[in-house]
Amino acid sequence: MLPFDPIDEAARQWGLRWGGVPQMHAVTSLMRVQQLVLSRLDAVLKPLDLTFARYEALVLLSFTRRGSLPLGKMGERLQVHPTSVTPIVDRLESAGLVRRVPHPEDRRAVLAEITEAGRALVEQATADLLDAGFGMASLDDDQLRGLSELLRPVREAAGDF
Amino acid sequence: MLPFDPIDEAARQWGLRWGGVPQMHAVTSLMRVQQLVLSRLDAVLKPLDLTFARYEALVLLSFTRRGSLPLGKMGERLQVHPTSVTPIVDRLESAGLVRRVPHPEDRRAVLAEITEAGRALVEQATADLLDAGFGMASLDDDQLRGLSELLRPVREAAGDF
DNA sequence: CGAATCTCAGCGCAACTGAGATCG
DNA sequence: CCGATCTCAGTTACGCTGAGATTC
Repeated sequence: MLPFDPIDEAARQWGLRWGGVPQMHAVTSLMRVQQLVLSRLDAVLKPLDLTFARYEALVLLSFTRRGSLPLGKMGERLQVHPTSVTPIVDRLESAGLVRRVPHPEDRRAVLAEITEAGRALVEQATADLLDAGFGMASLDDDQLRGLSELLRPVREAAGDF
Repeated sequence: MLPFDPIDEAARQWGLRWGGVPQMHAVTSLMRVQQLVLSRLDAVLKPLDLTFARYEALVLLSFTRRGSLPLGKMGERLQVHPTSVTPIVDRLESAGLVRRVPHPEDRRAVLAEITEAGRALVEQATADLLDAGFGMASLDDDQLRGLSELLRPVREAAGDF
């Protein structure tokens, strides 16, 4: 543990030479907190043999009416590259949490369908994540909502919606 | 581009089954924005054959009095795993941006020292990043400061300082 | 002797390109 | 024939564990 806030110290030195101190401080904080939160979430999910990425895929399937989606749609909704969906579904399938079924109308497409074991595990994982405050227990609900609202224009500017 | 905000939509469905909607929304937003900003920064730095991680290492060295640090200290300050520093310095060294020199007092340690080419490139890279608003041009300075302050307690709780 | 410092080998995970097979 | 869908092979990159060599 460092005897000072490393980002404050970096921002101080930054300001002696360059502009954009608020940008630099915010970006550095964003990177660091994402790293901290993700490693916390992965640690919570590790006993269940899940990563956060695989957990997100399970949640997505559990939210659909039929419990299934074509792999391409999963990539869109999870905002990951289409070729990255295949290994994610591979891992979930080998753990018995999803199964691949042929698309009833489009014979090119493959559906990933969540199994009963998958539904049970997503409940357990969610309970564990909520217990851990999603790694953000140091903020109250108002602060979390404020954070979401501050981040929204950045997503919007990138064309997310 | 999706016809709705995918995080708002996920949060809506989440709330029908589970609690912790502000946590879920904030964490998902955090992950997405970090991904967007990092890929934007890497795109700006790509013409200079830098990644953001290597850029950060150069900045760190340029801020020291002698322009050099032991690799272990670099890992501490950059908050990366000690074994990850070696390949970062390798890449910078092969590009002529830093050189390895023996520590004058501690023969176990190796110093990474920024070269003149490294100092010139860090100025160019910083100018390019500032031109790009550090990927956060959609927020004004007050909002950026607000973001940094909201993220600070999360870093603090993780024991960063 | 234990502890610190760096390097390396190896593993896992993730993203991407390019290609191919299948099908609408 | 074109385009969409999925899979696979190969590349690149990064982060970690574990081990070893050197030195304090």
